[in-house]
Amino acid sequence: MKVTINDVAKLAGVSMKTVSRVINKEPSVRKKTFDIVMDAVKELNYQPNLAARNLAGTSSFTVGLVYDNPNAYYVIDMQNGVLSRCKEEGYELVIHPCSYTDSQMEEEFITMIKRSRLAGLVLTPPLSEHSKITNLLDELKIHYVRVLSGRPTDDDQDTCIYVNDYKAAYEITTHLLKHGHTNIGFICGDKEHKSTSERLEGYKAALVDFDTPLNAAFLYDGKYSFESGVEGAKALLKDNNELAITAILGGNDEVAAGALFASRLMGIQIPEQLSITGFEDSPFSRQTWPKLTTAHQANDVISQHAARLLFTKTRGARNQDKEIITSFTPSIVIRESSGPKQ
Amino acid sequence: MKVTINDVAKLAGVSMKTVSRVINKEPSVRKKTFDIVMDAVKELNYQPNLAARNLAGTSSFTVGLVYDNPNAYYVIDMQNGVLSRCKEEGYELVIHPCSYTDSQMEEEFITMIKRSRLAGLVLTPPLSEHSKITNLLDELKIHYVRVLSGRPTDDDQDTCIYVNDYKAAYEITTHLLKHGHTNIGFICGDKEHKSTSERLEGYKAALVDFDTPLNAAFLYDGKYSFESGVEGAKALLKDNNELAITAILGGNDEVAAGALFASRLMGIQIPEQLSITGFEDSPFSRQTWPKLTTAHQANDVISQHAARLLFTKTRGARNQDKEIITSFTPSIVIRESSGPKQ
DNA sequence: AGTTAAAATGACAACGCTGTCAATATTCTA
DNA sequence: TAGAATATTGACAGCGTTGTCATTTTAACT
Repeated sequence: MKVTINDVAKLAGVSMKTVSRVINKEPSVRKKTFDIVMDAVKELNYQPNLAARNLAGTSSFTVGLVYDNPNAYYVIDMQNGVLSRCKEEGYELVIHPCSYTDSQMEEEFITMIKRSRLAGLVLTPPLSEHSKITNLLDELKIHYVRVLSGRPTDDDQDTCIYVNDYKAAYEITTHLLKHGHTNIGFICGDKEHKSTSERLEGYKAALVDFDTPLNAAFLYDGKYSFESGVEGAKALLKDNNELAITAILGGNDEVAAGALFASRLMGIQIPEQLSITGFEDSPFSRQTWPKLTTAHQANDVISQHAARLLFTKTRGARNQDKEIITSFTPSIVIRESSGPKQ
Repeated sequence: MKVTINDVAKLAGVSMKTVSRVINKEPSVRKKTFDIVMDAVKELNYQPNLAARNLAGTSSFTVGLVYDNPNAYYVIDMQNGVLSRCKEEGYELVIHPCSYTDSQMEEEFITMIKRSRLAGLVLTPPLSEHSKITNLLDELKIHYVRVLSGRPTDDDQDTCIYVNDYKAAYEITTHLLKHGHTNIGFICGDKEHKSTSERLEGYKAALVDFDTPLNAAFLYDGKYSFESGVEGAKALLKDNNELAITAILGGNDEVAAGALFASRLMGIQIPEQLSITGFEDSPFSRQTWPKLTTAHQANDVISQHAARLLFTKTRGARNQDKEIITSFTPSIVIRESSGPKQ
C-alpha cells in the first residue's frame, strides 16, 4: 500500500538519491535514467511524502497565505489562485487568517512559521502594507510575496505584485465625467488600506484632467463595508442633495451596494437620478439591482502570479520560462448602475 | 534560533521522550515533571516541528477540509470554524476544493491523502452526500466527519453533523402561512443537494399542517445560484402571475436575491405584493433591498463542531469533556422581505 | 590509447520527533 | 519493612526523505 522512494529505487535499479533527483527535477541526471525512474514512479504510483521532504530538505514544500480581509469573495479568489499553483508544483498551502490589530498577531505568526517551516508566504492587503510584518519576516528570513495596491514604480518588483487601483479609479471617474457628471461623490474605504488612497488619487487625477473642480464635501471617509456605503450615501445626499451629486464612486462593490441600498431608501432612481459604481467586480456586483458598473480585478489570476513569483524566489531560477507579470490593471465593466447625467 | 525537543529535554533535565509526553498530554507524567518541562518549553519558546511529528507519529497533525461549493461565504465560514479548532489543538489544515463531477477527483483525492498522511477529513455538502467518496475513504481507512443536511435520525452520529433544513423550511413556510399566504412558490436548489429535498419536504409538511393544498406549479426546479433565482421568479410569476403567488421561498439566500432582482424587473413591490425568503442567512441576505427574511445557519459553529468531532475520533477519548452537538437547527430571522398578505 | 576534466551516480548520515520496550522509582500490600 | 504491583521515565531505533561527499562513469582532450 505504502510506496517509498526506496521501492522506486529498487524497481528502477538505481539509488534512492537518484530517484530523489528525478522527482525534484535536479540537473545532472541522464535522460535515460530519468525515463527509467519516471516509469517506475508511474508503475508504483509513487507519491513523495511531504512530511519527510519538509523534514529532510532545506526548503519546505509548504507555503502560507496570510490575510486579514473580511471580504469572502476576495479571500476565496486568492486562495484558489494560490492553490491551483500549489497543486501544479506539489506544494501544500496553509492558510492563516489574522487580524493586524491583534496584539498577539506577531507571536502567532512566529509560532506558525516555526511549526511548519514555511517555504514562503503570500501576503494580501492590508497586511502586505504593514512594515511591522515585512520587517518581522525579513528578520526571520522567510521568503514572501506581497500583493499590493499601487503603481509599479517601486524597485522591489521581485517581491511585490501590484494592482493599479489608481488607474482603475481614474478610468471609472473618466467614464462618469464623460457622461456629463461633475459632482461626483466618493465613499472612501478604510484609511489603513493603500487601495483607498490609490483610488482617491486616481479619482482626483481624472477630475484634474477634465478641468472639473474637486469639492472636499464630495468625499466621505468610510470603510470597506456595506453599512459604510449606506452611511456614506446618506451623508453625501443629505439635505435633499444640496451638493447636487449625480454620481457616487463606492470604495468597492460592497460599499457601492450599500450606497444603492441607501438610495433606494431615499427613493432615488438608479441610474436616472444617480449613477453608482464600485471596484473589484465581485460576484455581488452582478447581484444588485441594477447591476453595478465596476472595475474588474482578476484576483484569482493575481494570486496565481503571486504564488508563481514566490516559487521562483524559493527555488532559484527554475520555472523562469513563464514570464511573471507583477502589475495588474483592473478593467472597467459598464453595467446598469451608471448612465448619462440627466 | 531553532529550538528542538532535545534542547528542552536538557534544560528540564529529563529525556526527550518525557518532553514528548508532556507536549502530547500523554498520561503517566508526574505533575511535578510536567511543570518542569512546561517551564522549559516556555523559557525556550519551543514549538514542536509539525513535519517531524507527522513523520514519526502514528497519526498526523494535519486535517483536510474538502468542499465543492461555489458559495464563498459558506466556504469561508466552514474554513474559519475548522481553523479555529485546529489552532487550539495544534493541527494544520489543508484545504481541498474539488468538483465531484470531475473524473479525476478520485485520483486527486488519493494523491492528496498519500502525500500528506491526513489525520482526518471534514466533508461538506454536497460531497459529504456521495457514497463514492465515503466508500473511498473507508477503503483508505481515513477518518472523516460529514456535514450533512438532514434530520438526526440516522445511527451514524459519530461521523455526521446534521443541519436540519427540514425544520428550517417548515418554520419559514409556517411564518408565511401565518401571514395569510397560501400560494407559496418554491424555487428549489440543485437536485443533487440533499438540502434541496429536505427543504422541500419541510415546506410540504408545513402546508399539510395548515391544510393548505400544494400546487405542483408552485415548484420550480432550479439551482443554488442568483441566476436561477431570477429565472425561477420569472417562471413562477409569468403570465401576469396567473398562479396568484404571494410569496416565494428561495432555495437559499442567493436564489432569494435573484428572485428579488427579477421581481424588481417586473415592477413588483416587496413585500407588499410579494414576500420572498431565503435560507442560510449569509451576509448578502442583509445586503439586498429589502433585507431578506431567512433561516440563520451558524456555519462557523457547525464546522467547529465537525472539527471537534474529528479530533475526538482521531485521538480516542480525549477532549470528551466538551459535549459535541451533532445536530443543528437553523433559526428563522424575520426581516423586511416578508410580510402579511395584502 | 592515455590522461584529465566533467558529469552522473551512490553510500550514508541527518532532519526532529514518536513508538517500543526495558529500566527505574514510587506506592501498595501483608 | 520486604516484596509485589504499578506508575513513571529513559535509551534507542526508525519514520521517508534530502544534503554531503566520495565514487564511478562518460566525455574531451592530447
